[in-house]
Amino acid sequence: MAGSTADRAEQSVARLLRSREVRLTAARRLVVRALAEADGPMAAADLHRTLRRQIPLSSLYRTLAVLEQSRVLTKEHDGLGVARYELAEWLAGHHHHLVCDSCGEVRDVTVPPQAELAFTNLVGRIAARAGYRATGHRIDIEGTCRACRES
Amino acid sequence: MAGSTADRAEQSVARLLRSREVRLTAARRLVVRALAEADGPMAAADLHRTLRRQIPLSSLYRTLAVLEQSRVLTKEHDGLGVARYELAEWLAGHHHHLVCDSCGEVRDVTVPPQAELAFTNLVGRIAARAGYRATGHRIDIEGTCRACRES
DNA sequence: TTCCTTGCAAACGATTTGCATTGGA
DNA sequence: TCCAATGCAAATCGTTTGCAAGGAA
Repeated sequence: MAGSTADRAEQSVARLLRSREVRLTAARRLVVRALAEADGPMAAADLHRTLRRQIPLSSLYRTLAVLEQSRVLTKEHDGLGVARYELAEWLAGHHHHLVCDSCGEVRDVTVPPQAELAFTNLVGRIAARAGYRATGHRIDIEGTCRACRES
Repeated sequence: MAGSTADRAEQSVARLLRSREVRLTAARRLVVRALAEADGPMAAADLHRTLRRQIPLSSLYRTLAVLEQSRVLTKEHDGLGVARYELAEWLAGHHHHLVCDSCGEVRDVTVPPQAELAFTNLVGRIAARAGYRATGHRIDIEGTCRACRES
């Protein structure tokens, strides 16, 4: 049973980093595993807490920067402008985000291939009309999560 | 000829603020007009420059906060985490963003009603599957703008 | 040795806030 | 008059960086 999500992500990352001659240090491994187990993007502070302060914040930021440059993860910003990190698409799969407009929680959501195809087509056409060539898209679905609706 | 985009936005905002008993000061008017004439969201620093430093940054931020709370404008964050402001949907119309992955420029794009409807339906269905009730969506189209493609 | 990585503390930059002053209804 | 709005300077906070120490190849 060496097949957890985190294990698989770690192995893929190990291969990539080796090919790029970037070391897979303990801190980098921990971050990759934590993100692989998360169900949405995490802020540096979240990771710091999750990893029980083993890694000082400054080192954590450097770790995140290295992993981002190595295309292991991507960075975005939440509603308050705080950076959040998640595994890159090639590791986590293409997905979008559900953002609760009450509590701000961000959760990953995978879209059925058929719907994804529809999105891609629409987006490509809209970009073309504006003189762009679309290379990707990001969709945030704003709504109220069940927990907030019930409270 | 009292019908420029900025004029119309200013009048709508004037009405809203009056009804909320929020004053439409000179600074607030200038910010609304500048955003009405922009073709994408602007950072505080952009506005500061555009308005020729008439408004000190701290006052500008306070102005932006008031206008945001009054639902005149909305705030988001660019790729570097810097806040950018734009007129709220009820003023600017529902639209999405083209983000140039080379120069980072953000441009508004309006989507034909038929495509917008398709988006809304897809998004609603995806949210429902995840136990959310969708109240809106935000779509960023990543691509390369013509200028960057030609250089 | 020779790089790369680490940890601490200090620096940074965008944004916010305290406070005294100004200005509009 | 009186409260909201302003401007300046100082504070905040997430994030980055300089530098000296530690580690792996």
